Amino acid sequence: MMANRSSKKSTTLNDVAKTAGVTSMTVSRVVNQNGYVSDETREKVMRAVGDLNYRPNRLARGLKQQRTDTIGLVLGDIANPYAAELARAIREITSQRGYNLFICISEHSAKEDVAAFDSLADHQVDGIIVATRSNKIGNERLHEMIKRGVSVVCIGRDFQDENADSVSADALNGGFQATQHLIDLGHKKIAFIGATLASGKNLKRLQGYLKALKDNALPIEERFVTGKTEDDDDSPGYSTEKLGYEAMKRLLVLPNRPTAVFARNDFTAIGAINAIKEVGLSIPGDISIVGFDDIPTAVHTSPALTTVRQPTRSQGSIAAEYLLKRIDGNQAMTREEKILECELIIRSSTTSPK
Amino acid sequence: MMANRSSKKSTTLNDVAKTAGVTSMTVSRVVNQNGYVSDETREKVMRAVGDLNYRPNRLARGLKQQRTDTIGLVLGDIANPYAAELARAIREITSQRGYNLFICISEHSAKEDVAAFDSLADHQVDGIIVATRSNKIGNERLHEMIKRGVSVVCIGRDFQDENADSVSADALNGGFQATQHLIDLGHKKIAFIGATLASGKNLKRLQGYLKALKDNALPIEERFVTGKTEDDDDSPGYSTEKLGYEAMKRLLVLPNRPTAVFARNDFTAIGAINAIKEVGLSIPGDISIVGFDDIPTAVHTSPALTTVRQPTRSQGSIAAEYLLKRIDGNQAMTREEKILECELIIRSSTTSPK
DNA sequence: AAAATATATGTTATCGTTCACATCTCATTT
DNA sequence: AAATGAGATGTGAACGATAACATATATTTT
Repeated sequence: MMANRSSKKSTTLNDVAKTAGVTSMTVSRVVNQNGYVSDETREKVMRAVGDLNYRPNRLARGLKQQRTDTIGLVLGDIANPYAAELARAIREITSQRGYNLFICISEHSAKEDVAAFDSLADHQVDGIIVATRSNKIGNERLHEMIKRGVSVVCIGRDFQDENADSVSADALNGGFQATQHLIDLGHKKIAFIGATLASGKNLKRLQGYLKALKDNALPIEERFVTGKTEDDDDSPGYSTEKLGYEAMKRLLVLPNRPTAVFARNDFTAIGAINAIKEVGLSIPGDISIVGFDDIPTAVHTSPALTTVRQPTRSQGSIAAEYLLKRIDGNQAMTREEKILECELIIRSSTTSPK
Repeated sequence: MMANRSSKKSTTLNDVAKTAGVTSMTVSRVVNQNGYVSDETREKVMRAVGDLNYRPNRLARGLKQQRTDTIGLVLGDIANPYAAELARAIREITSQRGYNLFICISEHSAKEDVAAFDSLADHQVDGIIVATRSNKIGNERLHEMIKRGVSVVCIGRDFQDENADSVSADALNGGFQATQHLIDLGHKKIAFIGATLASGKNLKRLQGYLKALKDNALPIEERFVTGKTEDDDDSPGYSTEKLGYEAMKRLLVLPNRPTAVFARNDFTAIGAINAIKEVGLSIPGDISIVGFDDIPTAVHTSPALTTVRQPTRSQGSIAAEYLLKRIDGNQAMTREEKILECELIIRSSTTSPK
């Protein structure tokens, strides 16, 4: 009977060595281009490598060398253009430096977050970049892994560890700017969509919103802060549009309803826009809307969405640089923490209240 | 001096064994839950595992077992919602069956395609799902890998191998439907954006367009088929919007210009829309537009985009099923080839010509 | 010409696990 | 009571590659 999995076992260094009439060590030298090998032998070996179609087994190499030249990236929602841009920026740097990049997705559930970490760490990646939202068990596992010696850099994640770097956008200030913009336009009744006062303790965007209200001596009304309760089981990407839609519906029936809305992200904002249009109100005439992220769609909504842009590309490349430095570093490193500024992009979804 | 890479070496089976006062083999039995172990010993071992924070090294395990319970996914442009949806569908199935999913990105360049294949194969993944556009050297490498025993399934890629399965959407018919729709509306001068007659030999969407013209006895005008020449170095995602914009600009200055346009994908279509609006023409009044893919943004363009939807989710899950069957299969398999139907989504960007 | 060095290759042990096999104990069968 | 076999653990080799060391020849230095 045949073997079940892969019928042909792959050719090994030894197979090549035998065909070339040398030792596996010599073949290894040829393949890795280090150590002394005579031109004649090299050629023989190369020919054998070609004939047998040899490819080195990275598991074996990794096991022996205690490094895999591979780094892992944990993304939440891959459908989010922000995540895509991040991945692209990171990959540019890592691949240029000879590292493979493996991406794991955890659709914003804490359990999958941990699963992704474990999967990557167990595969002995040289380092991990984490770009998922913070959660308790995930953070615990990260601390553990770091203690075991795994290099970790976080992007936009609320996570503190002496031995891990962090890169993020100043979402607090971003949220502040968005809200301040609405206040400057003359709005006094400004709602927040995407979290509740209780659930949003760690949501910087919400905190920025609250700070702006406070700084301008506007009252914080609990009924104006709406969204789902559970932070951990955030639904991914385009489905948050539904969330925004539903939240807006709730706001619309409120007595003395808000004249402006700041949504935690553009998907949510788009959902809100749809809800507003559905009841026949106009944007920004009746209600102004600000989003967050500046996804590509934001230009194409009608009206075009005023939103907050975070420097995605830089976050990715800086995180990658930090990680590589950490991996190559031969002395103890101190925690790096970089916070990048957000930028308010004013389009057509905001104006002064009537 | 300290070691450079990771200072602390991870705890191994042997470390655990020593602490628990047993052999590594016994620990292995406990960890993998197979073979006989007394309750007493199991508990001792478990405690040691917990105390030492032991995690199995998958490199070593993979090396010994000749399988890694990991499958690889090669994606072109990750920023494309289609790719994201595909990844999600695949992951759902693979993770549920106990496989890790590692994603590699190759931004549609043939060289990176090969690099991704190699990277995954060298890491001894149990199988690979390829969802990048077809290209010569990539296909050659795939054939090689399959010969070496790697399980491969392709999605929407023009690739023939007796020992690899294939899943795709019927883009030919999709392109046909899109064009037929325009013809049914009464259009006679219909352009195609996204490829040239010369470069699009393998582009099914274009072929469907041509077929529709032919079937309806409409002339094929070379000047109406425009796009970039080189297929291999396709620019990723949102930047194809620029391509659509530029192509449309070219079409607009043509004498006796087209009254309708079929764009190879929605990004291209959006670019075209912008170009048309810019010169003050109206859609669909002056020019009708059909896209392809039905990305989420398609609902939010103004006017909402008529487009062709491909069954992304099914493609992903079917591909995953095929691959797992291939991996687990213990006899020779015959090539599976599934072609799924596309669906025309009629929105507001198409109407009869004036 | 002897010593030192560079070049070219081979040998052995090891990375962390697990497979195949060997042992040993103790309860059950006949 | 001897034979049988399930339960519990250990031993040694192997997966494929490479680091460290050893050996051997060729070339240069003094």
